[in-house]
Amino acid sequence: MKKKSKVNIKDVAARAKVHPSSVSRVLNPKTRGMVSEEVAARVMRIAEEMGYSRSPLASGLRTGKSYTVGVVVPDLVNPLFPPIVRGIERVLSDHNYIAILADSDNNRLHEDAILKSMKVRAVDGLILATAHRKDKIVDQCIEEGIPLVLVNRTVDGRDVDSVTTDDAKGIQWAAEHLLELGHRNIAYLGGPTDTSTGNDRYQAFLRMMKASEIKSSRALVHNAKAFNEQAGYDGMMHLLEKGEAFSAVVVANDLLALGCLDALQERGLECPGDISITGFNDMPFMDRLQPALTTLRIPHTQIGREAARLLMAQINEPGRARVALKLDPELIVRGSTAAAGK
Amino acid sequence: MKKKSKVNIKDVAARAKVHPSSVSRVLNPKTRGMVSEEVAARVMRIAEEMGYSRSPLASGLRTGKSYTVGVVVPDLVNPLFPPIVRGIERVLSDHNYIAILADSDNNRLHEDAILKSMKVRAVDGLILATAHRKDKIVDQCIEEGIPLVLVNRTVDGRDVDSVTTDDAKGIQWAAEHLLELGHRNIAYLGGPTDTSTGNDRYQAFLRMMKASEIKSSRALVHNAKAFNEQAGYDGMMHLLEKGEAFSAVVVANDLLALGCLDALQERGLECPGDISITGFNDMPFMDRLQPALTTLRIPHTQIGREAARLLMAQINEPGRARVALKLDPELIVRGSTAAAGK
DNA sequence: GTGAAAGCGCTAACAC
DNA sequence: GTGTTAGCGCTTTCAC
Repeated sequence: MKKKSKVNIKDVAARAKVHPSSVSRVLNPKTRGMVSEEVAARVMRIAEEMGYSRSPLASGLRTGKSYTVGVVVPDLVNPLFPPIVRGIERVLSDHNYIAILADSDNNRLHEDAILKSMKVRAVDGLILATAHRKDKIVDQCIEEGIPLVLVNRTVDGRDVDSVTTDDAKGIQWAAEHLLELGHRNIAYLGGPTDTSTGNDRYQAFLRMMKASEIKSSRALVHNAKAFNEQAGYDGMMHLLEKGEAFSAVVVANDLLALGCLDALQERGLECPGDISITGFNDMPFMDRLQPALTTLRIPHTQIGREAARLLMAQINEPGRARVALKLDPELIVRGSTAAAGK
Repeated sequence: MKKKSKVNIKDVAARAKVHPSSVSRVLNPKTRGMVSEEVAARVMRIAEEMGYSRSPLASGLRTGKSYTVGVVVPDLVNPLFPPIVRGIERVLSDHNYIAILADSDNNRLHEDAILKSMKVRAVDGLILATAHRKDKIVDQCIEEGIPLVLVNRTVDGRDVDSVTTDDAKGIQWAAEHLLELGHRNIAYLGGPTDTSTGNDRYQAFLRMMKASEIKSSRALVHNAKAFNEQAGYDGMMHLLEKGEAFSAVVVANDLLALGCLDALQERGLECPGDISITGFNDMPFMDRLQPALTTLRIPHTQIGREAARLLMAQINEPGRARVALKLDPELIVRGSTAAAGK
């Protein structure tokens, strides 16, 4: 127990026989140039020797920065988010930033409270995975000039950094895969259209209906109220009750797809024998289902990494233009899709 | 855009016509008694009206507290941890604390770096899910007096707060379940014994071998090198190669169990027809496998909540005795276990 | 019970 | 290029 982290900038200054402000200048890359090479070298060596490390609290209080980034996810238990968070965290730690994590539980009130708490703690930026297409929280951050990056979902018509999967491509590839297997009567089960993921996937499917040989009618296009298993079950039941024949369903999310499988089983229908199903996300263990799920793998970790990079860039280059990054998913073909039977 | 969070303690003091220090006293529950009721009421009202909220950075700089807790997990992508983190986060936010999350990627070097970063940021306490039975990081925290709570795993012979599953009970219940199904030749596939989870489950199985009608030999007890699918596959192959007959395996972890299932399939053995399998953790979708996995459900969220509560208690009541909380798992019987056949 | 003054550790504006 | 000075927002002695 020799060197408690008690050593501060004054101690270093005293040992190096310079003023604390010189130490400060040396230790900040942006001001190091103001100081003679000789002093810089000495101070760095001594700081190292003494095991000095700057107090982010104190420096933050002075500069208004906290070297802290808020990360808000709607539901950490959804396997979609942990790898994203992990990617974010990796890149942040490379920049000596840390992530404050909050889970909004898909609840706007929680989101408000979280945002307040983040602001009070002077986070230097925010990464939100909770955005809706119209989103007050996002608007508020933009107005107040808080650096912001959206992940997974984005908002409508706002100039904001975002990193998402190319949802349209994903849906297109799923539909094309089914077409290649000979399916023509293809239904669509989507998610909430107040999220960009729900809406973009929905619009993509509608475009496919116009542009391809898909024969099914709008009656077989249905958007569920949530991205979960219950909504998937309900949605599939809804489609089955239309009475219009279909041999495949493009489903906008794996959890929805799981619900679909439950519904099929309950109705005594086989997948893929009677109906082929595609999902979206490639959650863990989807390869171990019976049948294994054909789905779109999204580059979770990369989404997180890119988001953190964009945020760092935004913080360090104030005038920087916003970018909406769309990363390609990958179609993973498994047992839940098969050639159109009859 | 009227009230940016710019309003500080001075502003409130001015409007309330008192000195900033009085405002400080009012706003801190522990010093509120020093102030007249009248002033207290007025200050609180005005602070509320002005939308004042204390800057944790500034107050932290003064008091040495940061209202921040570090949470370190070995792998956020392992479905075990997100619900724990979520439980932690919930309770912390009730106490106006926030969680700084870090993922050590099962890597000691990362852990060191993370610990350093946490200390520099003056976290008021740490919740670690990464502990090994002998753990330098844990020792270090204890020596330096950093409030600490271990989750999921604990350490050997140190007086430290911890919240774990009652691993021994879990293994006992799994074994008893198999015994009731008529199995007598029961193998055990465990995990790394340098973790308390690996060791406690292993010891529990050894006790069961002595105390029950289990007939198999020590040759059928094997500990894998890691808690993952590959290790499970290797471990099962190892057991099968012993040449000693068994009709069931108690497996110490779901991921290991998945690997076991792969090995069985490769060898043309059926589960549960030829060999019954039990897991541990009840990860998401384990009910959807073929066969669905009989396993022990862990009270993840509760583990997280209790850990956060213990940490808050430790921070607020310095002399408090340490407690090692063990929560019961729940045996979930599914298709991977069946009556002993032959 | 309340105000005054000092200072947590650091940085930025200003001198020299 | 370096030292001086002031102060970020808050809490905590210490007076009165």
